[in-house]
Amino acid sequence: MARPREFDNDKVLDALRDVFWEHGYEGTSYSQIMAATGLQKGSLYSAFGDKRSLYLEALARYDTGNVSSGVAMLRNEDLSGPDRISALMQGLVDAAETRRGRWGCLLCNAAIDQAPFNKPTEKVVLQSMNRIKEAIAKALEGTDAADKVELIWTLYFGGRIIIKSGGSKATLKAVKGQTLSLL
Amino acid sequence: MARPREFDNDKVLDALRDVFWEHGYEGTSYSQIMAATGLQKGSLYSAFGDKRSLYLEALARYDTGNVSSGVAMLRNEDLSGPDRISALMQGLVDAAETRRGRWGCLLCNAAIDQAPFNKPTEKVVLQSMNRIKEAIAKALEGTDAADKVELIWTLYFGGRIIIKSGGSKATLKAVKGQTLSLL
DNA sequence: AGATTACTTGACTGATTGGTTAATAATAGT
DNA sequence: ACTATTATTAACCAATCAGTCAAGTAATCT
Repeated sequence: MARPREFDNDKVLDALRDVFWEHGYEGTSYSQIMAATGLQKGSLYSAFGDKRSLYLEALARYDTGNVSSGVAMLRNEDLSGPDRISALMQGLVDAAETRRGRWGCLLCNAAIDQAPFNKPTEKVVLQSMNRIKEAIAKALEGTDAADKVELIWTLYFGGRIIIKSGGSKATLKAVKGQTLSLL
Repeated sequence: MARPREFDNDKVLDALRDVFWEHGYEGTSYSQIMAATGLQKGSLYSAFGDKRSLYLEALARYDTGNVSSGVAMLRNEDLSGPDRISALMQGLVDAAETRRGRWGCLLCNAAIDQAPFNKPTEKVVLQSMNRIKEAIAKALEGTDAADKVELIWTLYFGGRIIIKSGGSKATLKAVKGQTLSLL
């Protein structure tokens, strides 16, 4: 056979996701990608393809990792519906004061800087966002707020924007509190 | 005296705002800026400064124009508070199906692609967003939803993300309907 | 009209962009 | 040990990036 890969695929994908998450598509150059992954351009090209492919790979990683764990929490029947929504909103409050939290939500970032210009990106972003919507619907099922799925869903993404713009933890706490008052 | 400016300042500022609005900071090159404004680089530099200055100029234009007219509507006492919020949300519904509406909200775009890397941008974005928040507070004053200022405010920006990600008019209508049910 | 001032233009810069490729290295099967 | 196959590396490419500048132009004031 042939020479085996030297790099750890999972670690490279995480690094790829992180670098695009922090800097966006246009804001990320190959020198940054190479530094983040520890790979040379040639390796990146032969393993994944061009920059756009790397980006879609990063979005896929975000979906199967970050989005999926959020979705799993929203679908966790060990918690009450309102508790799950509360946890979702608490995630926003916590994000307001961590470095990584300040990166916002990769889906929102992609929606704004790439979805309008690239159909595959739009498709994958919309799909991931809809997975979140369905999970919220599940959490709200049977509660008084079952007719407020799109509302909670929109609030979640709105909160991400507030964080990215530099909104304070106190502001996010207000959003959380007012959201929970709907349940 | 000296040679007068040949260009119409207002038109150039509008063009500047539009080109950054549509493509973002990193996504806009000088060749695009020159095409949009009809000015050469040298003129842009001598009149406004470097690319960052052009961007801040565009944000300022958005604030004094677009944001201000929205704020004026929200503060228009000829309309009831709920009618003003309804108009705000209807704006989102309408935006979902126009070319310009699909550009989203320049504040959100700036929050995501520039605020984290550039303090002046963060400052001006946060200020504009807070102007909107205060106007929403004014519209809600005296209504049952007077304690839901941050909620409506966050919904507005969340709606902008939904639009940018390619959300349908029907989705935005759902968001609007559920928002109005809070009033 | 002439002098002064400031605007406009387009060629130019060096750095960086995304992307390619040829040479080298490392493995597995025979 | 040899061959086939694939990974890795670094030099290389044309194109484009943001930014500069000297030369030419147009207006106002004296």
